[in-house]
Amino acid sequence: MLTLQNAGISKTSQRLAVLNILLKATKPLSVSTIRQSIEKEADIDKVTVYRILSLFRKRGIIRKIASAGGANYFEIATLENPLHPHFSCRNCGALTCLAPLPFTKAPELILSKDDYSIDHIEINISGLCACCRNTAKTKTSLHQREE
Amino acid sequence: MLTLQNAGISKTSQRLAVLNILLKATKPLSVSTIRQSIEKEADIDKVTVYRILSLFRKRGIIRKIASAGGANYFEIATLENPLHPHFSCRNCGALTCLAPLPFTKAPELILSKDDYSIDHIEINISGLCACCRNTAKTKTSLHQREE
DNA sequence: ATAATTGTTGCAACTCGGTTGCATTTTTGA
DNA sequence: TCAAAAATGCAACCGAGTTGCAACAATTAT
Ligand SMILES: [Mn+2]
Ligand SMILES: [Mn+2]
Ligand SMILES: [Zn+2]
Ligand SMILES: [Zn+2]
Repeated sequence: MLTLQNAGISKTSQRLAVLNILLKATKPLSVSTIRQSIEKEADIDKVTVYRILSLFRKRGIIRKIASAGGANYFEIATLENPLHPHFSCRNCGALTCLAPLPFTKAPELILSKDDYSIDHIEINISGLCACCRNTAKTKTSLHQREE
Repeated sequence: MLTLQNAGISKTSQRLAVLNILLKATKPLSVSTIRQSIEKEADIDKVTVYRILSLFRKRGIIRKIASAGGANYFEIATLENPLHPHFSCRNCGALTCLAPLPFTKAPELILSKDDYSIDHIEINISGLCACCRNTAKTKTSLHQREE
């Protein structure tokens, strides 16, 4: 089970709050989303959130997902939640998790020589989520996205 | 051959400059890099560069590559330069192109049902480039990167 | 040729994600 | 209990990217 303790991170209320939000999430979260899902009275400064996420990443308990739209997203990284591709909807911007693929084969596929040492592979897919595709068929979609 | 003309884009000195820079490049370029590789006297406003890149993308002659470090990168998208993974060095931040993979198989692999319609697949790999790995062995590397 | 229209650029101001420095608070531990 | 170390918050800042508008250039119509 993933706790601050067995990740070797000293326990503070802010770190606990951020960890619990990430544990509950079913998709990667941005910093602003993380902060919004914290009670008003327990508000955490954005700098603190960045520092906590940076620490979590150093300890290997979360990973960062890059997105074309500026912000980065974060999700729990455990054995039960291995690295996997993500789907980014062109219309509403929603970022969802896809089923894990055998990334373990990717290094051999990609590395012909000794040119790179790989420590992270990220696959991001974009298009239309089912929801947006359906609404697009009927009306012109509710929530647009540029990109 | 890729020109503004046969891409259906009216010719201006600014668009020509940006296109030529992208055509010469051997790796994806950021907006700031593009602007820096323009002669001082022919300087192009950053807004104009963004508008040009957006237009090029709409015409399908360039593609955008997301990176974890904030900025987006751009490269020519032609039949001779099909979609491919990129390598991002954890140490120096260099972004290089890797050999194309059979992405065409990916949609079937990823989409079990009818949940998404895919129009772009991006694979980003990060680690250490050969250069940085070697220098890291001897000295502590010259140019560091956080991330 | 001239005027009206349209397309393109540049400037200023702004938003947003993320970082840095420093003072203040909290925790640790001798 | 008291000092050192760690963690938080605040303010100020930076860089990427966007928006509105005025100036300018290229077309098109009169
Ligand atoms: Mn995920
Ligand atoms: Mn490339
Ligand atoms: Zn959607
Ligand atoms: Zn490197």
